[in-house]
Parts: sequence; C-alpha cells; structure tokens
Amino acid sequence: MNYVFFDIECACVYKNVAKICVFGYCVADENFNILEKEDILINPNGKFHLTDHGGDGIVLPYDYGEFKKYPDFKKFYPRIKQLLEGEDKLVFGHAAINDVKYLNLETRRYKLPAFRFRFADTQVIYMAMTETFDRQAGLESLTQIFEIDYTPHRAADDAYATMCIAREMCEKEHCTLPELLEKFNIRFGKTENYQYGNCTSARRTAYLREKSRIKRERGEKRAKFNDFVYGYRVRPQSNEWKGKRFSFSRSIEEELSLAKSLVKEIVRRGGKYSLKLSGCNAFVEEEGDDSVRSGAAHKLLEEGKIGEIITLSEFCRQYMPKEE
DNA sequence: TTCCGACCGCACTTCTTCAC
DNA sequence: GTGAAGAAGTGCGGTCGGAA
Repeated sequence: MNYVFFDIECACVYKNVAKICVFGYCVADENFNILEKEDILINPNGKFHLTDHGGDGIVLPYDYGEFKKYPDFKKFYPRIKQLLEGEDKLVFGHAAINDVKYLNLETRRYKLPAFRFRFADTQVIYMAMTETFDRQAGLESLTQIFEIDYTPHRAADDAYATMCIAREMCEKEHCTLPELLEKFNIRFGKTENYQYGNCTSARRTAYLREKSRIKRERGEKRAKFNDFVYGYRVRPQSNEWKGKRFSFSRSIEEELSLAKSLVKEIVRRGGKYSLKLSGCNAFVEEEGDDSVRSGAAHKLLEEGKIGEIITLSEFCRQYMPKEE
C-alpha cells in the first residue's frame, strides 16, 4: 500500500473555472519513504490572475512564461488518473476538497471522463486530533507547528509538506497512517461522476451537531423571551418610566428568568421593552460585554441615538426590588 | 373594517480564515 | 487580487391577530 499526497496550483480560480497549471505529488511507502516526488507543469490555456493586482495575491515560484511550453491538462489527464485511482493506494491532500473541485472543473472543461477516487484530508485529521474545529489549520501554520521546511506554493513541496504533517501526526500518536484514520474515525472524501463529498471526522460531525444544538437553543430562548415580552400586558403601577424604552444585551435576554423579571419591573414602572436598539432610552449590558450588539449600542450612544448605557449590576442595584 | 403592533423568516452585512 | 465558508448579528417586510 502506497500513500499519494498531492497538491494543485491554478493560474486562476473562479466560481466555475479553475485552470490548473501545476499538479504536484509525492508518493511514499507505508514508512513514509519517498518513492516519487514531482511537479507536473501544465499549460493552463489561460492568463494568470494571481499576482497582477498589486502584489497582494500569492506568488507561485515558477516563471509563468514557461507554462506555455508544456502540454495542457488533457495530455496529463491519464497520468494524473493513474496516480490517484486504484485500490492499492491511499490519497491525501491538505484542504483537499479545493483540489478535488479543481480536478472536476478541469475534467468538465476538457470534456474528459470524471475522476473516481477516495481521499483523506490532513487538515481534517489534524483538527480531529487536536479538537480544534473553530478554525481551519492552514498548511503553512501546520508546517510551522511541526517545524517542516518547505517552499510554499511549489505544488510538489506542498504535497511533501502534507506528507510530513501526516508522518508527524502518526509519530505523535504512535501509530500508522491507516491506524490514525481509524483512531479519529476519519471518513474518506469521494469523487465520482463530477460530484464530490468532503472527508469528515466523527469528532467534527459531533462538534457541528453540538454547535447546531446550541444555536437552536439560543434561538428558542430568544423566541421564548420575545413571546414573553410581547405577551406581557399588565397595568403599570406607576408612570415613573412612562415613555421610556429599554433594551438588553443578548446575554441578558438569554438569561430567561432574569430577563423576564427585569421586563416585569420595567412594565410595572410604566416603561416598555424593545428589541430594537436605535431610539431606546437605556441599554442594559453586562460588564465587559464585547458582543456585536453591545458594540452597536455604544456606537449609537456616541451618535446620540441611545439615551444611556447601564451595566446590569447598576440597573439591578438601582431599580430591582430587593427580595425579602 | 381598519389600523397598529408583534411575530418570524430570511436576506444582508461584517468579520475571520482559508484557498488559489 | 478573487472566491468560499461559517458564525454572529441586524433589520426589513410579509403575515397575523387584537383593539378600536
């Protein structure tokens, strides 16, 4: 069983067009001994749209004029197909779904039969291993973490760096690459019939499920609070806050029992509660709240569109009746 | 019947990170 | 530079129901 690590560079990438100019790969045996490592330079049959916008884009370490001397993707298609397809190998990439997408776009562009292979993603494996799902682990940042020396955006070097990352992860976990995949419940990505699905991990799936649950519960809390606010109709006991409109930060709104008691007190004194920030007389927030909503409230205060901002503790101390 | 306010879905914005 | 994805937040606008 050999491992094939690959990476692709494109002359330009748009929504439905990705003109591949380099297919870099690195084939290794099960002990990560390199058997082959090569950059296949391809004529992209199109202009380069990476660096001609003032230098902020990426710079490929190739002479762009050279690419015109090489055959186009159609010519290299059988070789790339032979590299990626077959039961005797495991294919890996870093953020591989992008490269798989480019392969599909190019096969469509040149009216070639679709690729059909499975692949695993070192980014997905690393995220599962370290349980860091809130941010993607870029190739460059991982090479720094694992102290791997390489030339960024030289495709074969990127593929080599991907292999090194896989090797380092195996060393860290004291296992082989297939064992690593099994250990972190990595499900292979797949491409066939010009369709593709990403490589996933059970941990990331669980993480996304949990995030979805939290989001749903936040939404439900918000809806419950809204239901309460708009359904709470009692006769005010004073006109102390008549014409005065209050609004709370999200974190307070989500503390349902607290938020409800605050609204009751506001209404009891003749005031009103509104979700809308602009135009409210007082915005109540917790100390150190740096949410977007609180930031917006502070901006509106500066613009004179909010009367005042009070902290929750100040609001409770001043206005909430003390429980006996 | 009309009007107004509440509800709620969804589009939009902003930000971050990553890819080439 | 362009493009994409995801997260978080905002606010518009259609719909509905209750009060006058």
